Amino acid sequence: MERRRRVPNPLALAVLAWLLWEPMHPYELGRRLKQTGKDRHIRYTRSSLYMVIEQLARAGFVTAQETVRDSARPERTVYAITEAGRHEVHDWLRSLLAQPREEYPHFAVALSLLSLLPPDEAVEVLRRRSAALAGRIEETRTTVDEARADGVAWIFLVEEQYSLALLEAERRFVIELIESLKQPDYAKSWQETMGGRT
Amino acid sequence: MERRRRVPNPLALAVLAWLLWEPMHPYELGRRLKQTGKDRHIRYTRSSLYMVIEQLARAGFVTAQETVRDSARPERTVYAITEAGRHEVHDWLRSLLAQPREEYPHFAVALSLLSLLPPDEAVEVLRRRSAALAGRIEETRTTVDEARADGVAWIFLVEEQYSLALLEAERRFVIELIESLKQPDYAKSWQETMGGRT
DNA sequence: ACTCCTTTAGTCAGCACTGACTATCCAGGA
DNA sequence: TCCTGGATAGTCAGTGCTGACTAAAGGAGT
Repeated sequence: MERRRRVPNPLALAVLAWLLWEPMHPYELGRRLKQTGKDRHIRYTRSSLYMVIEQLARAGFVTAQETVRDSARPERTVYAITEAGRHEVHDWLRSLLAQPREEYPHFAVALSLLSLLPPDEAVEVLRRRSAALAGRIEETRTTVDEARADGVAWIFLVEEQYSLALLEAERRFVIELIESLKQPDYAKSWQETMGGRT
Repeated sequence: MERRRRVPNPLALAVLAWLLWEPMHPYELGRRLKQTGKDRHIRYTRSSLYMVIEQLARAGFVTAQETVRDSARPERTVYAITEAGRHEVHDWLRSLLAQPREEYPHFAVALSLLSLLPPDEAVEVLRRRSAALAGRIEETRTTVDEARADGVAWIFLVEEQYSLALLEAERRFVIELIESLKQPDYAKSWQETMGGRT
């Protein structure tokens, strides 16, 4: 049904989207990703950027346009999106939006092993998480507010709003979980089953 | 602060946790991961399992105990956790629980490019997502209910409860987003800014 | 004129990960 | 007795990704 992407790295999607706008050289692409803060939702390093662009070129989604050597500096190759690339952006975007992909958050793995920790230790670390989450929520909220104050339209902040929603849901979950762990029956049953371990 | 893990793959944590219980050979580990359904929150394939165990051995977190050739069958190497491995499980688990790690959900990337799609198309694909999310929520809920009915304690279902919380939060977000996209002013401003594209 | 730091720009070796493949045993049907 | 399919168990080539490195230019301070 969903055929594999030739270049599955999400960074590739961002690159293609920028090239939709105008041809650019890799470094410029990286700069824009950073400047617009879109790199917060993508695993981005300069080396993977170059790798991904190479893969996109191999797949025929972009083509090297010209190699400029503008007054010294290492030569920079300008890339342009192709027709196939345009199609790929739209198709990929639609499919990403329509179908929830299996995600593997680190926290879920940790939760599945929560029973290894003594109840009071579990409560302690989860309290720290809750505080950290509060910090992130605060942070995200202020970046959104500042952008809005600068006149940025809501549609360009929708991904921040999304992570905000997730962070808040997680925080509620953690707080509830802490309460459950504090119940004396949990401590008792943990003693009984895990009492003699390591 | 947080030093890099020698074997950062979360699958390694699950492996170590099972070996905490008793020594095992790789295939057995895989079987248990599948049987207990813990593989739903970890990217698991048999080949990566073998790779990860090799890495764990190199890092000194597990040791090959014996190579059994139990009446034919390819020989199976039984691995046991070491003292360093025990320490690693606890340390890693605590840090995963206490500090929210930067996650990069695919959906966030897609959302950051939502403005590329015409409003009605965006609404259409998001409706499909919402339906798919409802399906997943239903699914997760029934697996939890069935497990509870089988007498599984809540602490062993906490990770399912977590993904449930996230799925529900995402669903609420998507429904709200659809409403925003349906506002006529959005369609109008989209026309103005993106009218003449591709 | 010299040194030092930052920015710009890109490369690369080494390891991690995955899909595809190999090979054996056993149960059951024809 | 032979054949087939599924379960068991593991290997490997090819590609992807990351951290660490290179290198030149520009500017600031002395």
